[in-house]
This record gives sequence, C-alpha cells and structure tokens, in this order.
Amino acid sequence: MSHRITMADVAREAEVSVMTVSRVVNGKDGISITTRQRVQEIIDRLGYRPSTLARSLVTDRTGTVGLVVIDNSNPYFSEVARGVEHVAYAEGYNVFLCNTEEDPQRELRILQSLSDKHVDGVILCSSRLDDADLHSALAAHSHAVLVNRPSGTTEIGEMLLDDAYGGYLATKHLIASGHRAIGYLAGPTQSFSGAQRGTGYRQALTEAGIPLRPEWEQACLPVVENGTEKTLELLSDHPELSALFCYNDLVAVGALKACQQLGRRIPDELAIIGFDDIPLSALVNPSLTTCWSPKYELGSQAMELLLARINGCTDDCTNVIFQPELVIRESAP
Amino acid sequence: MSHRITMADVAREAEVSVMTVSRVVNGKDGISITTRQRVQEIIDRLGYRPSTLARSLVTDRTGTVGLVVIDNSNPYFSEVARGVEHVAYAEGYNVFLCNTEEDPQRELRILQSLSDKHVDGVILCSSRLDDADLHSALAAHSHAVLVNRPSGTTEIGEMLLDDAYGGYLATKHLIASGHRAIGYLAGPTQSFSGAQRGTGYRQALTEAGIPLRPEWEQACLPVVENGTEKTLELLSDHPELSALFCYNDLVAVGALKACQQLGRRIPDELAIIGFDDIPLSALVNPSLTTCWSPKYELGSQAMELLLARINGCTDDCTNVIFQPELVIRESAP
DNA sequence: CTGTTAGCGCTTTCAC
DNA sequence: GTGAAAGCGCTAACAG
Repeated sequence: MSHRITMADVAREAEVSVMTVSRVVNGKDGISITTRQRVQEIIDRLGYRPSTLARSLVTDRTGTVGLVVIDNSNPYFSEVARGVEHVAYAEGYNVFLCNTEEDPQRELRILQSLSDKHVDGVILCSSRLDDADLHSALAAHSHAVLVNRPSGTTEIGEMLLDDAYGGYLATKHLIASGHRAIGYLAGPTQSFSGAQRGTGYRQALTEAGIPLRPEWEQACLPVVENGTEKTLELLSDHPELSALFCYNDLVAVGALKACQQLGRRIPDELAIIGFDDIPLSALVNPSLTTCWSPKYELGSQAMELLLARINGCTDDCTNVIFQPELVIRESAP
Repeated sequence: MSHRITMADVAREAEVSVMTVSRVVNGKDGISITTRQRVQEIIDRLGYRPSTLARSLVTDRTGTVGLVVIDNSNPYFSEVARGVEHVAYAEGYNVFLCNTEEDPQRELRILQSLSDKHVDGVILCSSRLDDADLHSALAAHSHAVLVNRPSGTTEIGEMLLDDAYGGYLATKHLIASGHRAIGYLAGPTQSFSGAQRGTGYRQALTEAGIPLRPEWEQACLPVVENGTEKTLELLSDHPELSALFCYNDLVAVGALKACQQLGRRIPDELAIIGFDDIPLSALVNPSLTTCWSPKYELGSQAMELLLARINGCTDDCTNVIFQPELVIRESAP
C-alpha cells in the first residue's frame, strides 16, 4: 500500500480547490458542468475514493450499525442476521455482527465497543440484560431497535413477535388432541420470549380447565444438548406427561433425541411442539410441529426501522408486532 | 445525545494539556504518578471514551475487519463466522459481516465498501471471484486472508482444508463398501473446494480401476432444494448409480429427500456421503456419513492469521492446511 | 460558480 | 514531566 489518494491530490491535479472536489464527490450543485466533468474524470483516472473516516469525523455519521445476537451459529439468529444484512447492504450500510454468548457482561462490553466505534445505531436481538443495564448501555447510542423484547419507551424501536399467542396456539393444539399433561421447556430464565410463551401456555391450560402444575415447567438453554438433558429429567420426574411444548426448535430436537434414547415413540407416547420453524424442524424425523416466526422479516424490518429512526423519523416509523403461525407436522399432528 | 465528552473536556477539568490526557488514555509513560491518577479520576468521573474515529484518522488503524461469506444463514458459514468473531472480540476488534449471495458483482462491491471503511483487513471465505478480479479487489486492502482457496502469493494469507483428500476419503469409503457406480454432486462451478473434492473423487476411482464417467458428475447449488432437484435428475438419467458423493451436507440432505420421494432406500439402494459435518447431518434420518471440516477453527485461525499479519508478522505467520476426517454414520456405513 | 477559513478529536513531533 | 504546534482528510459556513 503506497499512498492513498486524497481529495488534495485530486484538487491539485484538477487545479481546483478541495472544496470543489468535495462538491463533485457529494453530488452537490452549484458547480459548472464543465468543472464537474473535469474533476470527475480525474477522480476516475486516479481511482480516488473518499475516506469515510474523515467524513464521519465531521458529519458524525459512520454508515455502520451494530447487530447484537446471542449466537450467530444458532439458525434462528443467523436468519435474522441475513435479513438485517440484506437491507443494510441495499442502503450502503455495513453491519458489525456481535455474539453475546448468553453473557450479560459480554453484552455490555459489546455495546460499549460499538458505541466507541460510533455506529449510527444498534439492533439488539434477544437481549439478556436487565432493564437498568439495558437502558444505561443504550444511552450511549443515538438509535436502537430491540428485537424480541419491548423497550418501554418510544426512544427505542421494537420489533416483536406475539410470543404469548404462539404459546397459546401451540398449547391449544395439544389440548385439542386430547392432551392434559403438558410440560413446558421454558428456555433461559432471562428470556423475555420464553416468559411470554409461558404465559400463553398457562392461559390455554386455564381456559381448558386444566390446573397449572409449576413442576411441569422447566428452564433450559436454547440448544439441542440441553433440550435432551432437561427432557430426560422432566420425563423421569413426571412420566405422566403426554406432551411437551418447547422454547424453540433446537430444544424440541433435543427432546426428540431424548425420546429416542428412552424408546418413547413420537407422537404417540409423547407429542412435541417447538418454536421458530427453523429449516431443521422440517428435516428431522419425525418432523417437528412448531410455531413459525418471521425470522428474516424480523431482521429486515428491524433494520428498516433503525434506518428510519437514523434518518430522523419520529412518529410514523412504527414498531411492528408479528403474529406466529402454527405449522403442523409429525411430532404433534 | 447532548454532547460527547472529548479529550479537551477532560484536559480543561484536570487543568492539563490535551497531550497529557492522551498519554494517560494510552498508558504511555513519562507522566508523574500523581498527574496520571488525577487525570484518570476525571476520565472516570466524566465517563470519557476516546473517539476511535479521530484516532483512526491519524493512526490509520480502525480495529475492524471484514468477513465476507456467501450466506451467513448457511450453517457452515455461520460457524466459521462464530470462530472469527470469537477471536476478534478477544482482541478488541469488531467484524463487519457481509453476504455475497453467490454474486461476484456484489462481492466486488462489498470489498470496495469495506476498503472505504478502512478495515484493517479482510477474510474472504469461499470467494467466487476469478483470479484477476480477486487480486485487483484485494489490492485496495492492506491485509487479507483467504479461506477455502489458495491465494498464489505470500502477500495474502490462506486457511485451507485438504479438499482433494476429503473427496478421496469419501469415495474410497464407498468403493470399499463395494460401490462402483458413484455419482458426484459437485457444487457451484466456481467453487474451488468443489473442484478439489472432484479431483479426490476421480483419483479414488482411478486407483480402484473404475473408469471415469463425466456424466455422473453434476454441478449444483449448495442448498437443500437444489440437492433434491439435481439428485432426481441424476438418478433419472443414471438409475445405475448406487452411491452419491455430495458437495456438502445441505446437498446431501437434499439427496436424502429425493430418495424419500422416489422410495429409494438409504443406504441399501443408494449410499450418500456429504461434506462439512454440520450439526444437521447428525440429526436427519438416516444420519449422514460425511467429511468433517474444522469450521470454527477455520474461522478462528483465519482471524489469528489476519491479526498476525496486521501486526506486522511476515514469515512465521504461516498458512494452515487442515485435514478432513471421515465421519461414518447411517447413510453410508 | 468557486475558494477561504475553521474545525471534527485525536496523535506525532519537537520544544521546554 | 509536560505542553504547543501541526496535521490526519474531510465538510460547514461564509466570502467573493
């Protein structure tokens, strides 16, 4: 790398001032067509590219945003990320992808580092911070959108799924099939969606006149392995369970494996419902009944909303609540 | 956002020069212990954070890197990305994640935008650019590491898997099981790994004295759906095939589905081997025999190598070639 | 239409 | 030990 071409280089070559070059670069008017052409020619010939760094220092805009997720190798998040990246690319933005790995301290440090990098905004997906930490960390950011969690303030955008309704739908489906002993593998304790889905689950039971049994609910990590472990525990403690509603599809696949180990047949000896409808759920055997979630849209819309806010939109840049849909497959027909 | 605290603010409050604050912030010596403490106290009290933007403008270092992949929602790439992000985080770097979506033009534009953002380096995973475009696009970057593709120059780092050996291993395994009519679903035509795996496939056949049949090789997109389609085509044209080596696990799962449609039993009526060993391959039914690839390590090591190069390492910052390993499961026991 | 001046927030160099 | 001056590459505000 010898020397990066600067505006001064172009200006010298074109025998104009730096300001004139700046005007051409930014397509501002108030420039004679001939100068513009001459400068543009030189820009092209020299292969000049403006330094976004220098520009950012004065405009206070970087053309970057941060996307904070739990774990990009989880198919759910990688699909959300794809949605974000897709609209970011279309708008000329670049996105910093950061994994919190379920660690609130790490999440805090990430938010800090993104602020240090002067991102124009952040998208926080499934944050595991408590309200106080969340709001203080977000105070350093001019714009933010929360996915899968309400913000409690109009300062922060939100992109939500009606998780409670999803839990309700799933549980009702199980009840309609005659199940009354239905367990819930509830996901991480700090997960807002996990709590909401639990609300829907309980509402469906109550509506059906089935008494709630707290011991049928069990927290778990949102990964296959822990799904298997917790299912084994739950079924060992409560063999009477005839159905299981799972926090997400990964956990549900874990439950599937547990049943295989136990020789318990699905759906006859245990019906299982997952959540998210990741591609995997259609590919396992038996295939998974699940609640569809608009993963890609959650991401793309979150980015749209963030952009709207960055560009000064206030009222009509509305938050969105998506509705889940039950996808019926073999594990709970 | 009212007003971001700057060094000048701290300097004023501490009644020292900006330079002194800078020294404290950067831990440089040549400062009395008392001044250092006093300044540090004020930094903490004011919550001052240095502007990486301003710093970058003078140091020419941004603490950011670009990661370019085909599609982050492909489990292979999302795992590579996790590896990259993990070591980046540990070293205080942030990573821009970009999807090319198999589009060379888009890949070119992405590389351009990353250069505009002054990233300290880029990691290009499974680039689909031809050599000329690749090298001209990389000329704008001070440091680069290629994953899954040789660079042909010591200027650019490389992180490789011995793909030919993987193809050889897989094919040999099938031959050892008595197969002689073995097809190859070869992946995208511009894929370097696809070509290499093909080389290994052919070598194994030749060694076994089995004549090569080009019509048994078929390009395909590296996704489930196209795997299904191309398998249906291939089996319809060549029903004599008794085994199939697939570019990656997604294609192999696609082949699995094709067989289900056809009522062709696996592995008895068609043996299938995939590549990469993504989590999915152990979860489908029948489970997939495949070539394991060190996805996370490919990412983490690529980032380590890039950092070494950024930090001025020249000779002993060596490229790495990983060895694949055959993972035998049900689809080709 | 075009140029000049100032300054974004920091580090580098050199002086004291 | 500490500070003053200059400048990284650009844009905003005002002149002319």
